[in-house]
Amino acid sequence: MRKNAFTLLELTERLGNLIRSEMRRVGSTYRLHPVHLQALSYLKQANRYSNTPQALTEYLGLTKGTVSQSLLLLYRKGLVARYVDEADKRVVRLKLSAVGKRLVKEAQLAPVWQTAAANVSPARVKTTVLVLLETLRNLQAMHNERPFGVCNTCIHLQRESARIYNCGLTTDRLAVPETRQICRLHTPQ
Amino acid sequence: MRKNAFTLLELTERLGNLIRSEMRRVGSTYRLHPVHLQALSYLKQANRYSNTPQALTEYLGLTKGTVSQSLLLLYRKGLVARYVDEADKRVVRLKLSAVGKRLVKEAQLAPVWQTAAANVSPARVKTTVLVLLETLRNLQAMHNERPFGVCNTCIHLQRESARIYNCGLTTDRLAVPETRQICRLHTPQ
DNA sequence: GGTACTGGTTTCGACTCGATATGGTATGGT
DNA sequence: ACCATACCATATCGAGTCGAAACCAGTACC
Repeated sequence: MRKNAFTLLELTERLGNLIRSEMRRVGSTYRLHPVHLQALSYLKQANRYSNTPQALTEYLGLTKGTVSQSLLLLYRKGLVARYVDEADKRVVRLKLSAVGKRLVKEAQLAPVWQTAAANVSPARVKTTVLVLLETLRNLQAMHNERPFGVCNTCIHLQRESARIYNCGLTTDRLAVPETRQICRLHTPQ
Repeated sequence: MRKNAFTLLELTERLGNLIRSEMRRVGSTYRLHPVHLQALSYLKQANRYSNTPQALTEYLGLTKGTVSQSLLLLYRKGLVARYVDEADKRVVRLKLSAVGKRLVKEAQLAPVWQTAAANVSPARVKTTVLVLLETLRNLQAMHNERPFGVCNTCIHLQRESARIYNCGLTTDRLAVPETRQICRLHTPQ
């Protein structure tokens, strides 16, 4: 099935371009580029270990200099707040401002996709999700990249009690909402 | 299944970014950006109705000015040839040079994907391809974009005899290899 | 207390990208 | 034949991406 793997690549590339175009269209309203929307959307989901320029850089697959530039722009537009970490004064913590949060909500592409995939059976969508996920994980592993998943599906998450979770890696206590956020230390089960 | 449609979007976006990073990496050897590689790869597959700046513009979802710039760069690097159409002197025909063809072959990402998707069963890959294709077609239809498929799967293709095909839209005769190329006039069956 | 390391920023040059303007080239109507 | 209109492509401009490399804190190790 060499052929189909190739088709898969082409399709994903094509869909990726389409998403990009769409982002460009949506973002132009706010004078933002695709990468800015992606950064905002990431920051909305990032947990406390992952809300730094460094993590964002890894997530986007760009260089830190580039990301620093984009963050500066977002900061100047008042979409993100930045403050230095108390424990380690080298690291910068990023946080969406109220305006930033609102923008992320407004600029969502999801609705378009829902109608586009509306006529596909749930089972087939699920298969697709699983196949893409596996491919993604393999590709990331091949490049020594971090998987960037939610704590929910992480090997390090330990359930203390009904509403209390621990991260086995950092030994920090996690609140329930935090277990649904994206972590750069994520290790799939 | 609202949730899964959203996951599908996220995954595709993520894979798209990865492809982009990979293209950037591969392209940096030749001092080319992702968009250049995409243009070259498109031109390699484009049929006689689709080898123009206009068609490439639609394919990439950018503006004609932008594409004109990129084409200029590719021309200066000797990767594509350009000549005015005889019939309509407004249109420019594009063609990969020998160097361009070689570069496209060298700069392929396909091998990486084949290994990444190697452990997925063919049936599941096929389902994935079909689901993504349907989603892509829907999205394109929603934006009034052209589907850009190969003649093989086009409603206008007519089989004259064993080795002779016709395009019902342009009434041109098509050679067999041409029926495997990408056409901007493509209409899915 | 030096030395290596690390997270971020700055600077530079090449390039993307959209917006706008411009110049040829068809086409359709009168 | 002529003109208006539409169309294909290019040129120019400004904001911004992007990687590379230099740079600057703060931290860690010995």
